[in-house]
Amino acid sequence: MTPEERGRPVRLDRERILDAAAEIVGTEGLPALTMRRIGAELGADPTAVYRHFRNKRELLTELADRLFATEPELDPQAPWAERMRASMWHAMRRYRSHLDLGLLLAGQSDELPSLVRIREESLELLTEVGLTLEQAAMFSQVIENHVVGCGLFFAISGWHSDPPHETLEAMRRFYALLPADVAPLCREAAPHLCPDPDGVFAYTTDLLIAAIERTAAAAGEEVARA
Amino acid sequence: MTPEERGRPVRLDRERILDAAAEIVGTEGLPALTMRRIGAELGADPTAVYRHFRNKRELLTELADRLFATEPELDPQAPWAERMRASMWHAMRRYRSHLDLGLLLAGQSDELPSLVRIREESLELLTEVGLTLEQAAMFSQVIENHVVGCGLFFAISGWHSDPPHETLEAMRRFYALLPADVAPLCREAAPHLCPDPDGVFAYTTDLLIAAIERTAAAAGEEVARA
DNA sequence: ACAGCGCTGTCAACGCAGTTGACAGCCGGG
DNA sequence: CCCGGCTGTCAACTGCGTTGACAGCGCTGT
Repeated sequence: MTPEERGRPVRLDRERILDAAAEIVGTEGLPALTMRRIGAELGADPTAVYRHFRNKRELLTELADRLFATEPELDPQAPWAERMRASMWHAMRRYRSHLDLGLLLAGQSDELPSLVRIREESLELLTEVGLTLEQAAMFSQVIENHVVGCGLFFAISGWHSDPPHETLEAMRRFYALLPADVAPLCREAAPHLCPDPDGVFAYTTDLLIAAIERTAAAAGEEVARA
Repeated sequence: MTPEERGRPVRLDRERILDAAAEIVGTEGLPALTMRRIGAELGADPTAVYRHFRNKRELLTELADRLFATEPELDPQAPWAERMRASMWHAMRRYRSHLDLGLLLAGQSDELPSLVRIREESLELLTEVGLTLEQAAMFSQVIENHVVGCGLFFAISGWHSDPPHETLEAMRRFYALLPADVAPLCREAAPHLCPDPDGVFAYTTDLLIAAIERTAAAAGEEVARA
């Protein structure tokens, strides 16, 4: 209602705007993030934002970069597989929280600093275990697909929070009620369908880690033989 | 310009509307699919659509169901691994073409007939090779995550068509130009980064198939021992 | 110290989106 | 034959991103 706090027009900068945007996305989700809503959050005119960002896309890009810039804490003492696993889990959780944002920005494929940082760390881990740069680049992509695919399942359904046990249960009930002549296996397997997403992620993650270690060992043997 | 073809107001039904919508999405992409655009395509008033669909979401849901309802042709003579591979490739291509749609609708998690059909076929293949229903349910999810994750990489960038060789090359050039003190590995591995998406998919696909066969064999041994 | 200019917030408005309610014409059933 | 409902049309509402004109604050150069 009041465009000013204490008789003075509000003073904005990119930082304050991004703070407000992050607050809105965090509490109300991405669809609620409109220019007008940001203006309201700041107690300023919506169009004031355009003095600091060219357009909404630029704002979203910068916001995404900020939200993706969290680093996993890896214990450098831990064995390699442990660190790899922790890194992948961290990446998955990051996507899980903000995949809608990630999708929007990746859509225009701006190369964000935070994404570069993620790729760099991925390559560090993969080369450390003995992969060539070419192999590391390949597995880095395999991992990213894996992480995105799993993170998607959360973001897709709007579950920003952790385990939507009730939703999964509702889906299982749906499968259980399918007519037997249409989807007999779905009906029969209903109690096991929509398995715990974390469990699925854990399984595939370990599968990939094992494949990486196997590849690294094979490369190592070749080197030793020569 | 003329709302009628031969002096008569146009006559619509769900089928004709969905045809028009599919045509628009196919040629101009999902963002171009507006109610007004559909009306124009049909030579009718945009609001006429609301006589046949409650709102745009209902239309999108039905459209997605139609676009996802393509079946892979599997040679029943072929060995199991071959059929599994073909099925996964088909699924990936399906997502690749229409992932934007898939995301939008899965967002509201309507259970579409075509998605049920896909799950049913997945379970058929997985139980055929010897998995229990529980294992099959689990791997079915693993496969879906894998397929979505890879399909995403295409849809994300708006490449509905096949191989965006030039785009990948541009990204590699970007990585090559990074300052060495920020991302030395990205810089060094640049020529190998952004590997061919089909190659990445093929690798992970074979990895999963091998894991499934191993699991099935282990289960078979247990049965044989008992 | 003061004139001037640019940065930045405000206001009104545009175009386009989805959607609604009132109206009108066509159709089929009693 | 008439009436009621289905369905296309029209005008309009709300909300979105965005633009251009305007106004005030504050910094700079002389």
